[in-house]
Order: sequence, then C-alpha cells, then structure tokens
Amino acid sequence: MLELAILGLLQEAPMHGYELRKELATKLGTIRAAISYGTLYPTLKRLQTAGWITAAGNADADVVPPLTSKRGRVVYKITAEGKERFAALLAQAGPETYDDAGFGVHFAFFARTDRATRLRILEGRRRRVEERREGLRDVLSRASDRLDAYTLELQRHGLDACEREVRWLEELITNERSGRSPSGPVPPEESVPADPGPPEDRH
Amino acid sequence: MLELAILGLLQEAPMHGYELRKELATKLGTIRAAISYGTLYPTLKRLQTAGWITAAGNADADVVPPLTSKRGRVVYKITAEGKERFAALLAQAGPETYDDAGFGVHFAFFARTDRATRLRILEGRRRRVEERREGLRDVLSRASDRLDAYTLELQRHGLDACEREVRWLEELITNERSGRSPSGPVPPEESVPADPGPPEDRH
DNA sequence: TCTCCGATGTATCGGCCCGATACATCGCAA
DNA sequence: TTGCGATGTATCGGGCCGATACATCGGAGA
Repeated sequence: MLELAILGLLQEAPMHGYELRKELATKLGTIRAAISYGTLYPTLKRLQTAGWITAAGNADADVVPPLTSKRGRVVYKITAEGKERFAALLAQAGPETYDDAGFGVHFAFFARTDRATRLRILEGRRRRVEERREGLRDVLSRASDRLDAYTLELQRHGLDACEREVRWLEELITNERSGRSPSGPVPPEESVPADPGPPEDRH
Repeated sequence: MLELAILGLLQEAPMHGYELRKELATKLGTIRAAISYGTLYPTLKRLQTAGWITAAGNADADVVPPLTSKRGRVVYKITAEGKERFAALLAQAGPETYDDAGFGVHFAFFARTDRATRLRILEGRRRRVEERREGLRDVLSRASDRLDAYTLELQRHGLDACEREVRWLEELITNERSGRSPSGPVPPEESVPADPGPPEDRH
C-alpha cells in the first residue's frame, strides 16, 4: 500500500524522506495522519533493493538535487522500472484494494488511473462496504438483546457511516459512467492538473 | 487493544478461540470485520504467560467446561489478576485510546466503565477528531490548487466524516453529563444488562 | 457400513506498519 | 561559545494481518 503511494509521489518529483512524509500526509490525510519513519525508511530500502527507486546522497551523486544542499540528505528518484511497477499496481485490484487504507491510496491516484479501472475499484469497494453494512444490520436486528446500549450505539454509528459511504460511492460511479469528473459539472476535457491519462514512461 | 477486548469478553464467560473470534466480530463489527487467527492465538499465549488468563483442554482440566466436550478444544478463562488487569486497562487512557481502533474497543466496553472515565475518553477522542478535521480543512483551503479533483474529493469526504463524528461525540458527551444512557430518554436507573457501575474485583 | 467432504477448531510463518528511541547537523539566540 | 530547537536519517521490538497447514467431527451418499 505504502509502496504505491511512494512510487506515485516520486513520479511527480524526486524527494528526500522528510519531504515524502510531508507530502504523504497532505495527500493521504484522510487515510492516516502521518506515516511513521519506522515504516517509511524500511520501505524505501525495500524499493531500492527491488530497483524501483534510486537513492542519491548530495556528495556522491553527479546530479545536483534542486533543494538546498545539506549533508546527510538522501534524495530518492523513481526509475523506469519503478514507473512500470507503479502502473501495474494502479491497474491491478486485489482484495486488499478494497479495505479502508488500500482503497484510499488507490483513490488518491485516480487522476492517473484509466476510467475502466476506476469503475472496477469503485464497484469493488462498494461491494465491500455493502457487506459490512449487511453484517451490521444483522447484528442490530438479531443480537440486539445480547448487547448493551453502548455497543448498540457503536454499531448504529458504524452502520450510518457505511450507508453514507455507499451513497457517496454510488454518486461517484454515476459520475464516472456519464463521463463527469468527481463533483464537477461535466468538464470540457480532462480536469487533471498536469498529466492526463495513464503514465507512459518517458523520462 | 485486542488484549482489552479478549479480557472483556472472557469476563462474561469462558470460551475457546473460535467462539472468541465470533463474539469479537459481533461486538467489534464496526472496528474490524473479524480478528485474524494469526493475531488471536499469539495474543492468547501472551495473556497466558502474563497470568491474565488460563487455558484448559478438556482432558487435563479438573473443571468440566460447560460446552460440548470435543477433543482438541482449548477453553480460556480469565483469572483474578486478569480481572484487575481489565479494570486497569479500562480506566487508563493513553494516546492510543483515541485512535479509531483504540477508541472503538474502549467504547464497546463503556457499560463496564465509570462515568468519569467515559467522559474523559469521549472528550479525548473528540479532540483527536477535531485535530484531524482542522488538518483536512487546512489542506482544502491552502493546498487545493496543488491537488487533483479526486484527491480533493477524498479529502472532502474525510472532512465530512470528521464533522459527523464530532457531532456524534458531542451528543454522547451531552447525554453523559445529563446522566442519560446513549440515545435513551433518561433511564430510571442504569440500563446496563447485568453489572452496573465499575467492576470491583470480587471473585 | 464405509468414504468423502465441509464445518469446526488450533496453530505457525513471513511481512507490513507503528511508536519509541537514538543520533547527527544546522541556524540562531543568549 | 554554548546550548537548543528544527531538520533529517535510521533502527528496534512488537502488534496485527493474510496465507497456510493440520487435525477432528458429523453427516450425505455409494
């Protein structure tokens, strides 16, 4: 999950760890407040080993990073293989794509995802949330006498959140089908900031 | 977190792992769909080592479990120290008490928590969600031109969920202060099923 | 009666992610 | 010049997850 997010951000610009964490926090603020360094650095190392990204310190790199040069900084850059990997992760949708975190990350990069995949993911997520909703309804109708008032209130609040999310998803699905951008009233073309369509790996 | 939930359920009745997982799923359905066995069994082992619970197979235990006797089943039972531990966990509230999972588990056992602690936890959670809400508002007002339409839509949906939860929490807090049960219209006494008030450790 | 098969039930393993912690450097103010 | 907070990189132990492997039991069908 984090792998996808890091590759996505490095696709826009090379960054060092601290920046990455900050960008991650603003882009995925809904999913998690801030990524832990205990997660970030091991993941970056993993991505290096796999060859998706390269790490360059300021001294031993021939390319001067565009930031203020300070000793100790490590600037990470995505590779061509990393871009392919990012595209593959964006397109494929497994069961983990539909839980809270997975869906959030995928959704955050929908501007780089083709419409068919967007629809597939939105519908998969909707199915997942509907199942959760049905489970909660069952508990509320069948086991309500076995549970205390607080537990019931918790279930009710959860059920409400599920119903709300399903409605939200259905609105998004309708918009996708009719070619509208999210909550936008029929854009003339693609309303994505810079890079329309799926990423072709030009470097 | 799971530790608290397990101790709380075993306080009601001895159970084996499979039952525990099922009860956990109905009681905490809002928090997580179902607990993984890869989490449950190591946690049970941990609780045994700590002395909070005891495990009894059907053959080598002198007490016959109240369930249908089948070979291989392991019935877990809370100890007196476990009950003390549960009470301590219920009463103390650290930072992890206010994230999604931690708050959910604590809330699910509010029927066994005294009113002062309930209020403390509800207010702590409210502060946490308000901070998240402010962060999202900042992003939406200050960085909205740096983000694409999908990311913005995600933030809006998250912001809406935050605002809604804050309202929910405020309603609960008001009810607590005025001595009402959750979403109930002024109970004559305590509307908790069996065990009113905080658990005193009588064995 | 015997055999298979799905439901029940216990348990481990590798891996992701977290919070806590430890450093090292830089700019600035007392 | 001394110290201190912000910046920045990195590790460690532990919780929790999904996948996987077994072992047993009750019943359906040959």
